[in-house]
Amino acid sequence: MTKAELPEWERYPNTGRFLLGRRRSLLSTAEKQRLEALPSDVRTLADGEVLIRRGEVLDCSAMLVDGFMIRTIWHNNERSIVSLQVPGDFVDLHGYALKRLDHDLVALGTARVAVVPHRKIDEVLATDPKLGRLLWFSTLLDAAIHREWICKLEQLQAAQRVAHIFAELWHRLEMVGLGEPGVVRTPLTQANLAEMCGVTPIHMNRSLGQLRRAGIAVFRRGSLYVEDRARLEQFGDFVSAYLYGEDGLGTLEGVLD
Amino acid sequence: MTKAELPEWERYPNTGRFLLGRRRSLLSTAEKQRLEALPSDVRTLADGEVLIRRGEVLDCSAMLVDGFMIRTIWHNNERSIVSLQVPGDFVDLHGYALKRLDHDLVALGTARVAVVPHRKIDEVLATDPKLGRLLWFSTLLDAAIHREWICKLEQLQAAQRVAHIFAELWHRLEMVGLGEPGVVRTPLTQANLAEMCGVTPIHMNRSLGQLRRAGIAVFRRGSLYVEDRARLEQFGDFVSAYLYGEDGLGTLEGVLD
DNA sequence: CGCATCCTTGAGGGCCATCAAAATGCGTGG
DNA sequence: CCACGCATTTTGATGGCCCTCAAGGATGCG
Repeated sequence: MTKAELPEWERYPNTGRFLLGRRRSLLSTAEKQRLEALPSDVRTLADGEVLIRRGEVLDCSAMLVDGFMIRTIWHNNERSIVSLQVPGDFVDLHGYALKRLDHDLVALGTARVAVVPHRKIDEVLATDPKLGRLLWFSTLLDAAIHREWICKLEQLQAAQRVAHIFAELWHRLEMVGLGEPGVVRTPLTQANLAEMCGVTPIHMNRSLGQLRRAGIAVFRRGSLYVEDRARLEQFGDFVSAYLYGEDGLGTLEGVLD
Repeated sequence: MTKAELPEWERYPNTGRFLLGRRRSLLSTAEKQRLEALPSDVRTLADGEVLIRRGEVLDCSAMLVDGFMIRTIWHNNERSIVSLQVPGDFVDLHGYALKRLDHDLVALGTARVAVVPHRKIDEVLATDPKLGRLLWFSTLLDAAIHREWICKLEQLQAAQRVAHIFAELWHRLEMVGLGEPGVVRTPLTQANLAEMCGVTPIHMNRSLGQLRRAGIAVFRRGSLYVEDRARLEQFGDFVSAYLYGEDGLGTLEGVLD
């Protein structure tokens, strides 16, 4: 196998999944190499380890290389999960422009992150506006996903909400080259799903039972099994356009320079 | 009154409220003048007029000068309001990096926007990284507000949700110099509030009645009257840090260059 | 003064929270 | 290999929040 045929994540071990399935194809080899050279360090996080705590002043950001992370917000001693991150996500690039985050960033299961000093991002912005704009783009993807979650929380009930989350997660994993047919493996617990859907773990359990009995999806110990994907997506009212994949709303033809 | 004492929105009629109460104080006079010169056009929108429709390819973005706008997402013929914008918000700057929006941008009441061609933003990024970073920052404010809404939708019930929205709106209007003591005037209807809180208009009506009977807030025909602001904020579990105001989480001391 | 929009109120039922308890699977140490 | 502790998952019963259907009242505009 020649080097040109290697998948991106083998050619670029730290950053190869960044924007994969979205606009990564717009990057030149030189730009990919430049990205790959940004991290000063790779860290391994244990399950539940907090990478960034709300309010901390930041001088670096981290790209998620392997595993999963969540963004959490605490209110009244109750934790909410407001976002789920997958490999290739520049998880706290928000912190570059914001300087402090309004939420915590927590590892879900073991995770590996590549740490990029903000100083190096300064250099990118000053010398390569196109790459800078793609970094900006990547943070706005999070915002788009947030908006979709708001819409789903406003419109759907628990079983549909979790179906939507399953469909989204599957789609995002596929985008970055981590999709398997019929199954999604995660470190998620039913309690985590409850925190994402804004219901109690007890009710999440019943909602998952409903999906199971309806033959839509089976979730067991972090693994999701789906026979009829279209049915899952229909039940969860999932339309992938908001993920700005190469196939959807954010098609590339003539849109970007 | 000398020119130096004029409020920002009189010195800079189009962009004077941009980042006001947040990081506007970091801008030099030259940079403010440069911002003020960006718009190529000012448009007036009628109530309900759609400025940007989901999926349209964009070559310009708009700053909200006067009035209110909402971001809406449609699913299954049902509309959700996922965001509320106030004067000074660069409402669809997201469209600069995303090229298309995943949602509609709609005027709530009569609104005025200043239209900025993306070509001019390109120039800013290429020549003034600091200003570029502040533009980036402003889009991430929206993401932070989205996250807070997600958390509130997950944790609170209707009366508290709407109290939170009232508290946030009041705080944001104050930041940009539009606060009045004890009252907030908007073109919002109870149906709009229902769309933001993910409940039916009927239940929103009852929730507002609950706030009224509890002496927390009176909402009548778009106007909000509050006697005890601390009580409103406590009831809605509102903590302003996520708005990155000069007083909160995003304090400026030594954080930015 | 008619009309459209917005607001208000009532009754019945479904989704989900809470309290309580038990079963299952997994890692650890005996 | 089994015993044990622990997190996770499962199940039942009761009550509250919110939806739906239905109807009526208020406000502002032409």
